[in-house]
Amino acid sequence: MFGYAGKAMEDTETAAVRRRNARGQGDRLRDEIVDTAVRMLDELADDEKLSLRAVARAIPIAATSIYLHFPDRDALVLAAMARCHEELVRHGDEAAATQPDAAAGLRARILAQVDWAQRHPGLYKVLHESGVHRRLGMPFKEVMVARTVDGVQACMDAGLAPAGDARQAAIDLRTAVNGMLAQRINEPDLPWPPAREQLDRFLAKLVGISPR
Amino acid sequence: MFGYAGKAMEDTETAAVRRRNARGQGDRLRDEIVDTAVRMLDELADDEKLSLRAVARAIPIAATSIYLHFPDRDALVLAAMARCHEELVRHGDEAAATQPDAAAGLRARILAQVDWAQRHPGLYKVLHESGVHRRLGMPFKEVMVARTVDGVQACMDAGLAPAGDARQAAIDLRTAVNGMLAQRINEPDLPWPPAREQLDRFLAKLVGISPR
DNA sequence: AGCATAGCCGAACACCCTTTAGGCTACGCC
DNA sequence: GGCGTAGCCTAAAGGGTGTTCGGCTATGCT
Repeated sequence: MFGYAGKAMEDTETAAVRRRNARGQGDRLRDEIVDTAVRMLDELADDEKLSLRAVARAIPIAATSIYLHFPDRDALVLAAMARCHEELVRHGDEAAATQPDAAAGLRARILAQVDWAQRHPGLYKVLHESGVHRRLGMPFKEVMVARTVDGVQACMDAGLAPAGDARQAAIDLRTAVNGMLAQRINEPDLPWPPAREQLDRFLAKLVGISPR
Repeated sequence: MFGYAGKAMEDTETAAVRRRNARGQGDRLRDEIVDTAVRMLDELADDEKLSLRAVARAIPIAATSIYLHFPDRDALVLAAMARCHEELVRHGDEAAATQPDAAAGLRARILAQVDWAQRHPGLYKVLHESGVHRRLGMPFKEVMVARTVDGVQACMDAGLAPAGDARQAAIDLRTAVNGMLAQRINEPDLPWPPAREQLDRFLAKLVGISPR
């Protein structure tokens, strides 16, 4: 009756006026949906709390329009997490690339990850602790492990860490780092030691890399 | 109309016939509610998924009867977690008490915790990662930290670990152990190293306790 | 036997959600 | 200018939930 772009505007969310995308540009809405889902998941810190209606309200579109791009809610969450993880890995790669040697590179990569997690605690939780994670798995996460193993191996090859089982050392390191992040995110009010110092202890004691 | 203990029996849950508790025994229902909540939380692995109606169905009682003992849902979840934590600490104390020295005691305490967590992954998640945890906090959890610090300090005092900052070593250890448990629980299908061996590495490298 | 009261219940209010089915509209090629 | 179809919508089915309110019933003291 009233055309198209009038819509609701009865939201607390920042809701720009929406116009239908041009022909052939239908996938732009898909991106917008994923973007919004990522933002909301970071705030909600729980995939089960993300409702399609809320995502739709924030854009704003009709909730059912999401089904034009995703078969169900889980698929949207998974797409959002894939995008996040991609960004997370990229950040790590960039940080590692600027460093002079393998040890500094490994440290920088992990610091980048720590930094990202502390700036996006909600996304970190969804990425590691969510129900979707348990139900469907997130295969794309293996990349992160591989990068760490490679980093540790490179340190050993360069004589910056004592030779040994690189995979085991890498997993122990990741375990400790994950614990570190999880604790800080889940119990933010407790007096945790400075992140950098704790990380350096882990690098030194678990992998054998001396600081500096 | 039909008296009292007839009720539903239309549940999949094991639902014994319920009789109203005698006068003065009204608190027995409270225990039963907490018990049921604990069981369900272990399966659900998420406090937000615990519904009062579901708890009530499983007992079975009317959902509203829960409000006779708890002001709201959060209070029930918190009571359930307090009970769990108490049991967890007690297990650790018992395990530690049977050991000959401080180092074996510390190891046994943590192993008991690891064991409990692996047998009750859902409860572990609620205890460490839940929304209630973030909203209300769980002050009773400090006991666990104190026990670990004491254990590490005892090792140092007995010359079983190199003297140093016991609190820092204890926190690093707990961080790594938490990471260990979280990873195994959240990604059970990945090929994690044997728990005991990984724990012994953490004890050796982070605290300085040599195995055996 | 009477009856106050501890112990519990049913219905209802006011929300929230996912997903299905079918339909309108404006874009852009012809 | 016409019109097929991409792009998005409304309506509704069918389910959840926490919490409040008023009320029933068996108990056990008197």
